[in-house]
Amino acid sequence: MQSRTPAPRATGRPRSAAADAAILAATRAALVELGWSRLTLGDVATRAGVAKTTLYRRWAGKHELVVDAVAELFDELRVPDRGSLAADIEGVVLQFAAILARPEARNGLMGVVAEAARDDALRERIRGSIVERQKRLVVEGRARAQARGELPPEEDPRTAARTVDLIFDMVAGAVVHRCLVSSQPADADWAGSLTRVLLLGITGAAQNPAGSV
Amino acid sequence: MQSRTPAPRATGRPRSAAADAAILAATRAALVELGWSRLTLGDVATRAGVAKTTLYRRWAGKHELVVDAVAELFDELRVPDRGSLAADIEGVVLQFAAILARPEARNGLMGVVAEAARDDALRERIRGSIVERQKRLVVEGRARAQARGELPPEEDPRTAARTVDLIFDMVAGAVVHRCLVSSQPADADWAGSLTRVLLLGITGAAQNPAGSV
DNA sequence: CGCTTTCGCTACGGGTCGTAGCGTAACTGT
DNA sequence: ACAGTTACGCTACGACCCGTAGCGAAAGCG
Repeated sequence: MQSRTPAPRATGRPRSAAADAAILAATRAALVELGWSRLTLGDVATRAGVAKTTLYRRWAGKHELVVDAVAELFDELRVPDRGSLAADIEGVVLQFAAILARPEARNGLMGVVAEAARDDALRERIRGSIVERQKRLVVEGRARAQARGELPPEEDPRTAARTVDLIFDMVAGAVVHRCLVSSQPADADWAGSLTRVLLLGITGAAQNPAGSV
Repeated sequence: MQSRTPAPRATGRPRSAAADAAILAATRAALVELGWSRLTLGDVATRAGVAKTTLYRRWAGKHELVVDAVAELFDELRVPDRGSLAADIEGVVLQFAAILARPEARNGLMGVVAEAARDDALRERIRGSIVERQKRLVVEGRARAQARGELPPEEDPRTAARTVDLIFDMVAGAVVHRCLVSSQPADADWAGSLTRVLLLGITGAAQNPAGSV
């Protein structure tokens, strides 16, 4: 999750953990004020009260820094057990929407995703520190729904994995598209409508498995 | 759709239309090779065989130029009348996925969306030249389904508009998220699964309108 | 107290930005 | 044919940011 943890040796002066936190916070502040393209590492260093060289010793460049800074915003994501699959979906959607309502997330996330289209290592970093953490919510919610009997217990592991991937892309994609492209609020009404369509689609497809879903 | 069409006066030397096409094509080529952040206007001008100053006379900056260059990729989007709502949805999904499979679209689209989070004018430009054109596909497909009797004819115009917005964000969001974040192919199998869930959700919600969907 | 690593600071070459200035090219109206 | 108007190509420029190197000082450890 951190820069790269270069096998911390027992000797020598240790790296300042406070500097890491200050740099990531300064990065988010700069994202709010300047956006992605105008954000500069020299400015981040000044905001954090840190020399520019220190920043380059910990992160390879702008991309990796912003990924780590944005990833911390998703730490608060939890799966709320509200008793029903519908309530759980709606809760996750609203949590995700609340994060995307913050300007530092809006400005930073798309920027790193744009660069990840050409950078395999960056894409893997995003997957590990942001995407996989989100996908686990879908896995957990699905497991709980199966325990409640709202969904059939388990299928072929391969089709189950594809179903999780599909639901994840639908939920996360819809929220991101709503917030960042359509630029309209993902409020409770909208989350309810999304949940209704999604739930009918999932349970209906599960009850009528004429194919793989 | 063009730069800004500054009220073309009848006098003086006219702007070269060939230069516009060359610049936009060069922009797409640069997006493929360099990605979003490494793309430079000087490089685009050289590729297009055009002076850098000419480029600045037509576009205010990198953002607007890339929006216009990417927007042309969506010109080919059509609604295929395949006889059923399911087939129409699947066709649109596959068309959209085909565009997002091109590297110039992958590299450019997220970059401009990231900047649009802070730039109202840019966001409006994207909406007019890209997003609205996509949303019309949803409107058309819905109208055809209503004509076939697959969907109830018409509701309150306000809830109808919200339904269109929701479906649009779900479809476009899922395809974008699948291609650019999960970075997995949106092939026929995946499109079929997405269509199945979506269709069940839409028709089910329409038949059981306990709320607004 | 030596050893090691980090830190802050300064300085640097290289690249991009966006603009200004100038002479030339293209097209229009009389 | 000629003057008027606009677009074009080219060069040059200051400003900014990048990423790195070198230095002395600070902060840990044995």
